[in-house]
Amino acid sequence: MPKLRLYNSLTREKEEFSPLDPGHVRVYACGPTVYNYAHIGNARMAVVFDLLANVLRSIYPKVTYVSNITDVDDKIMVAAKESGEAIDAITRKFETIYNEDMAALGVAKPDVQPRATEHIKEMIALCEALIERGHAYAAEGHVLFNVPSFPAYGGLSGRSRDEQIAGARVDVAPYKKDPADFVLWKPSTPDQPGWNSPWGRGRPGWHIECSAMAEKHLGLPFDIHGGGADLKFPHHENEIAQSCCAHGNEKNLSAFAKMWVHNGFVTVGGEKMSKSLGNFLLVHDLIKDTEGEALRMALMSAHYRQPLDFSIEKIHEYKRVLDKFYRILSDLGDVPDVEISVPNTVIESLLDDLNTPKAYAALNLLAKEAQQEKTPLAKSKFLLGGRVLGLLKKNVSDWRFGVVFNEITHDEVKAIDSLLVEREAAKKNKDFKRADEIRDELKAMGFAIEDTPEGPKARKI
RNA sequence: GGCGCGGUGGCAGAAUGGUGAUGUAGAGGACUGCAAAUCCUCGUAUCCGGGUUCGAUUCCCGGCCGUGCCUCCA
Repeated sequence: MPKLRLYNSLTREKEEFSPLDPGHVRVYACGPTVYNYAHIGNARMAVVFDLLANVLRSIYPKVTYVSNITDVDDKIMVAAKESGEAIDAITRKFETIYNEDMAALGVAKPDVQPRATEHIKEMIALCEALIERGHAYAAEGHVLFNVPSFPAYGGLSGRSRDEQIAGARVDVAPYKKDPADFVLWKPSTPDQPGWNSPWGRGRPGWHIECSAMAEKHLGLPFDIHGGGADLKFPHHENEIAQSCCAHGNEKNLSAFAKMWVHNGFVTVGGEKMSKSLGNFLLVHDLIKDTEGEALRMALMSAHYRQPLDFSIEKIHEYKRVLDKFYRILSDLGDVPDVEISVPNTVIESLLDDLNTPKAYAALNLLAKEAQQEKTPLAKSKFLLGGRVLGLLKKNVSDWRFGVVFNEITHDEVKAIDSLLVEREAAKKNKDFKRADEIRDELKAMGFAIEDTPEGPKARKI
């Protein structure tokens, strides 16, 4: 049985993954807050954990992958106020768009995609358990986690409580017993979304939702918890504090999740994407102009823990690669598939801490073999190697070749068609001068002609 | 200031204590009326200085540079 090796943020080491229950691997990854379109940083997280789930499924009989939707959050309230839309209209809308956009990237929907608002009861129960055990207290309608009650706090991010306080740049609320204490539950004004609780009408703090949803859908402890690197502190640190302390596991940070996996950031021009820099790129926009698979391939082109510097050119580069791959598959249209498992060179690369660049190298070799050998085995190895990466999932006939393909107007299609017909006639009469003129004319219009076995084709350049 | 990550060919990006993948871009050639695609060939790539070693891009120490977290954030 092949083994997966994964870098565990909690131990800061690459470890051999061994499931708590080999018959059922359980994974949780923090999903998006749905108040806007997903940017490519959100997409990187979704792609990385989709890939992890794929890899786990290729070696274990059952995998449950849970990734939540955060549909209660102050940012959503702000968005609702600005747009005048109802909160649940916004969250449902962007949840749907998120799932559509991720589907375009070949991301399968998680096995469970719980909504925070549907787990309020569980969150309240967690708060009560924490209060009972002396790890939390109620104050002025809030429930706060008392950080000094948990000496192991900070083990994930490698940050002592003192360091955290020293670096704090926010004013400490007067009702906090300790400056490091964080909110589990907070009161809502009548115009804010809220639920009845033992502490009055209120809403959850950010961190408690993932503790509640992970526990409910996976049970504790579970195998792998993941998310973006920026969630390590405070979000994941606080999840650990809540979930360990609620069940009397104050000494064992692994009592919540055994392994922690964090993906690196997407940068643009070498800097982290941020709204203030205006360098946010939305998946929704990018997939208008290219195949989502090209974006997926670009997002996997660096190791998941490294920063990924993104650019439009990078999408184009991987679009060209995928064009080549699909062209090979097109040439092998008549070659039947055979039933095999994922080729070793690819899966072994992925089992080594999801080394996607290494897997790409392996896939390129398989592509070359498929192209040259044209055998069912070579074709299937290539195809399956791509599939485990979430690539080569489309029918060749549906693949849109070319780097950019904005919508072409009806008039353009007619003009191009007549020029192509004229050029075919000119070629037949050996009037290559006229044929070349037509090539230049189309080039001036922004199209390149490719003569293929099926006849000439125009491609937007 | 505290903690962390990284610096490999034009670009992207693996790996490794001893021939430095792969992709993309570029150059030359084959093929094609021309293109495209495909095939062949090519490129003085491991930030700097010390140390350990028979041997360091890899391990250690010190620099320099870049970047991230410490506040909402994938």
